Amino acid sequence: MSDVGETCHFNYSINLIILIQIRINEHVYLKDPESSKLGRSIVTHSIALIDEIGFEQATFKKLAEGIGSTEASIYRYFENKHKLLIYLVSWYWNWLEYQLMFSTNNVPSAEDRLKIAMKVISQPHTFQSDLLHIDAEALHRIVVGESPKAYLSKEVDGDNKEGYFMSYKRLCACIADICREINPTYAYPTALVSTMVESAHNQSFFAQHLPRLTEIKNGNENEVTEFLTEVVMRVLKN
Amino acid sequence: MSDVGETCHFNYSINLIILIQIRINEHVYLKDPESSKLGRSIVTHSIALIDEIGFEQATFKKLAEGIGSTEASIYRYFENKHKLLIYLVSWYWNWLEYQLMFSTNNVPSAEDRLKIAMKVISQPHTFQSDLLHIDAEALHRIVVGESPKAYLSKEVDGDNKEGYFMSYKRLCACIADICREINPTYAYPTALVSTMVESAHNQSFFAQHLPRLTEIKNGNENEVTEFLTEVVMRVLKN
DNA sequence: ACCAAAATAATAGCAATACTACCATTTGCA
DNA sequence: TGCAAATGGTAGTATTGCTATTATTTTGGT
Repeated sequence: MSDVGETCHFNYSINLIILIQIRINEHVYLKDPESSKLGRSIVTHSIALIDEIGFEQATFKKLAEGIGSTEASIYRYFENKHKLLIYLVSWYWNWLEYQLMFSTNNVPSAEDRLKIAMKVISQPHTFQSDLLHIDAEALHRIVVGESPKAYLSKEVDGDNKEGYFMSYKRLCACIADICREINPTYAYPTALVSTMVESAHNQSFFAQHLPRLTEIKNGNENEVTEFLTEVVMRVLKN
Repeated sequence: MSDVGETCHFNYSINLIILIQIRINEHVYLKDPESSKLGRSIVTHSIALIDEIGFEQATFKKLAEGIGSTEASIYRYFENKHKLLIYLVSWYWNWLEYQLMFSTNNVPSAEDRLKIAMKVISQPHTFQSDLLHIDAEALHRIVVGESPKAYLSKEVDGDNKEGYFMSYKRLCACIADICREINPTYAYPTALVSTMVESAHNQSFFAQHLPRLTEIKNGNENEVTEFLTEVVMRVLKN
């Protein structure tokens, strides 16, 4: 099998392969992990490792052992663990943005598009997601449990200047635009969307670990979607 | 000045001192920090330290240096840094609950009480807050920037079994009760409240560090309150 | 005021983490 | 074939997170 380089694959039952580039801000990595086998292996295995033992417990040493490589080699791709997390989370946001574009395409009603958006942010894996070397469900779990750590740090302003949170901002901006279509007079569309995106993760996490903080039942992601959709619709309705 | 022991003080202009106990689940600490001078010093200085350099950069060693004590002494009060964070955050939730009780007392309208609750969660320092050794504003900043780290860990289930998140749950339950009074048929009052509480922090953080994720302007906490109040009212209105 | 018990300080040490540096080997490709 | 880039292997350092031991101070009770 040849090396396809900087690509991600979506397979369809018909004989067609669509190649999608999921581009990450190049300052996040020292060397593009999509450009080599080791790089892709780092991404694949880091998702499995963080999903399994959590971000704080994960180290480049353990990751290197899992891959059969060395700490020093991983440091050639990512400056540190924090940058790796930012990379993974950015990848996730870009993937969601693609899913949103794809699944709202040719949907004329803004309300319908907003409903799709709420589903995309709360249960992305129900859309197409059989990617080559990225375990999308594990990545989703990581985002639910670890993504706030990407921006909740003292380096947030520097990281932001480097553009590390562009992917997140773009996704929120897309959905906020739909909100504006529905109600152009509402004053806080972006705040509403970022609240909904964070809530999608929180509610899913609470349902699993702190069930007294939500009525939503563990694993019932339809309920999360329903909750978010209802909130956003009521807020935007006049 | 005599040692007042396990107490917190609210001072009023009239000649009256009200003593309030802010009780934290006793498993969070090894030895009650309110029971000694050193303990209180640990709490006071840890708030200043975390506020200044952030939770990840803070260490017991740096804290000990700041106090003029030693790592080993701090370890007699808190098993580790994570437990200290849980202690501080729990203290904050208890304090908010007290503020909520106090400021909604004798307010007959549930809508009015909910509005007060939204203000309490988004700008707690506008209520009385001149405490003895706790810098409430710094603690609020810590909660905004670090509190999700208290539960976003692999130990969350164990910590929850120990009851470390009771304070948070109690506060949310109180506010959810007000929501049920306003609209007894709404299916997700607790989910709505936990979403609002987290959003209060997120929107404040975004306004300061990632302004493209919100319309709210940095420092304008009235806007956060307004945003939350509007959301919660529209969601609960029939 | 004095003694015993408790609390704290001082020091040391250890294993793990988060890197960095250096050099040897392999691989890709011109 | 040969050169450069990528990777592997090894080592080493500073810091972190924590424990243990002992010395000193503080305290509360008689």
